[in-house]
Amino acid sequence: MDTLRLSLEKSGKMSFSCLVDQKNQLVASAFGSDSRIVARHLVEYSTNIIGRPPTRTDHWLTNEMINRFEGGKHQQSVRLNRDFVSTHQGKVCGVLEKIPPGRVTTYGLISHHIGSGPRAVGGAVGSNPWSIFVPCHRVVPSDLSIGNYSLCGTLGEDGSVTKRDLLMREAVPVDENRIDSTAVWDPSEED
DNA sequence: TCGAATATATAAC
DNA sequence: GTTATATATTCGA
Repeated sequence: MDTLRLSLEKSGKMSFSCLVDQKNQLVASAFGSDSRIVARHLVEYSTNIIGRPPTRTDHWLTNEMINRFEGGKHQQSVRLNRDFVSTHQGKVCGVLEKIPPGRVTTYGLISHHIGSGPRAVGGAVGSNPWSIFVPCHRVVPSDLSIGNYSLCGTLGEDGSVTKRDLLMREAVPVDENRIDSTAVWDPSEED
């Protein structure tokens, strides 16, 4: 595996970063309020999977990431490098990619669909490498509260706020931190 | 509200 | 290699 490339860019209060391979496939992405933490997170990820840190460049994927974060229309199609996720993680992410914008599903519904358990699904969703591009913010607990969202591997209140913002921005009906049940999408009832 | 049950992943022997 | 521990959970009592 060749050395990976890291692109880092700031937009508003957030910093966004993409880890890209030689074929312009997205290996991982991350974002957060502290650009230093964002970059370090992906440098460590690169070191973990291929044994060395990435080189710094600019890349259009980061602009696409910012565009999607802000709720814009998808401008470019993005190819993912799935070589570094487990089969379980791959299955879960495959479901996440099918959740329509403006809808949500739950850890339990996904687990039922793929024959797993809700807790295992939570683990897979939480370690989704492709932040923003694979919409893991559309997965919520079965009580339809907002639930958790990890920013660069750490959970917290700001993560949940970010998750709620992302959902509201794509017109998910949410009222007092509770999602309307009309927005729930069941992967097992997909056409 | 609380505790057991559940499927993976990772750390610890 | 095998066993313990930790999870972005869920459901029933």
